[in-house]
Amino acid sequence: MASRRSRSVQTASVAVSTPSALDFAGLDQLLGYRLRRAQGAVHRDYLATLGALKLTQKQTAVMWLVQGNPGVAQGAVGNALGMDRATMMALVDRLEARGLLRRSHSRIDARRRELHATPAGMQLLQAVRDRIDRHESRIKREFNPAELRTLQRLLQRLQDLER
Amino acid sequence: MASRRSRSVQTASVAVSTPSALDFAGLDQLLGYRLRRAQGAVHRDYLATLGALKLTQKQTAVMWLVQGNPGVAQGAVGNALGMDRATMMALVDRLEARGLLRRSHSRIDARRRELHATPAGMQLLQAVRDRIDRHESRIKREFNPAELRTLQRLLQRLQDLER
DNA sequence: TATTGTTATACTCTATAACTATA
DNA sequence: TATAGTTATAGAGTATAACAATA
Repeated sequence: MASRRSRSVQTASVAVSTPSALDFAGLDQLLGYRLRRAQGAVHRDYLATLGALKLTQKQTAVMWLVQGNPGVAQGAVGNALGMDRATMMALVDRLEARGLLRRSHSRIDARRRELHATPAGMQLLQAVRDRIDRHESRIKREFNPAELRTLQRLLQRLQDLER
Repeated sequence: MASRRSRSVQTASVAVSTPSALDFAGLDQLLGYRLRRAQGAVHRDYLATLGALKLTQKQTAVMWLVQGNPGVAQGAVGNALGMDRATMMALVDRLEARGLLRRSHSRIDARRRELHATPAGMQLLQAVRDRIDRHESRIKREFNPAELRTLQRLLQRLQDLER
């Protein structure tokens, strides 16, 4: 069952003196684990780089698409970003409350809400983009061009798992 | 600045009839974005595979390490998994409330809390491991052995960004 | 009937700050 | 002084279920 069991509590003095030497017992072989850890590290670097601008990765993605597609339907953005409708609602509510975007009624389909970035939203997004340039440069610096292309391609394949 | 701008609202009829053709405007070139989307897709497959077992990725990682290192200090686990002490507290509180692990006082260092998996915790973890085997097989199936090694290595490099 | 948005609700992760006790 | 754990608090993402308006 347990394939390995190197140090245990039996050799207490050793275990205590080297608390960092932890047995991962295969956990670090799980792709899901590695992916989560990598995402966590990148996310923390993102937050540190953004600093006081206070726009999360998700919020940035929404603002980015809204600015690139003025009047896009709320559901279309959520769909493009793989987000639930309810999740999208909460997110857009926050952005709207901060005055970064506004909802308007579609004249083509009365069910739809069209999203537009406000001037304040565009201005913030530009500042965010500048910070993200630095953040992306820093993390991409870890790879050569071929490695970067490979990584992007393999990540895309994981994303395509859910159609 | 904006390197692309393929379809816009100018060709309104086209934009409306093809709401799925959304201009990502370079968003999908961000490594942080791709990483988050890949993680989201894998996470949803994880949740679907785990079903009623109700153990999150983080909780699984903690149980995994606790079972592999009986009596390990709470802080050591959080440290190994890149988690804040307060975050770790909340997580262990939930696992303890469900009877999956227990805290005990360390006799070596009275500040420490040693973590042990309960029989119920071990039993649940085993069931979770079986599901994860299927989950991991499904996502790893997307890659050949060389690609998988490459992906793991590149993800590890991102994780190492924060020392 | 299906789609779009909405509200209510709940859970988890994450982090900051301040506190206790121990080293 | 520094460390380990704790508590309080807050924000954000995620999801389910039920509902209204519209297609």
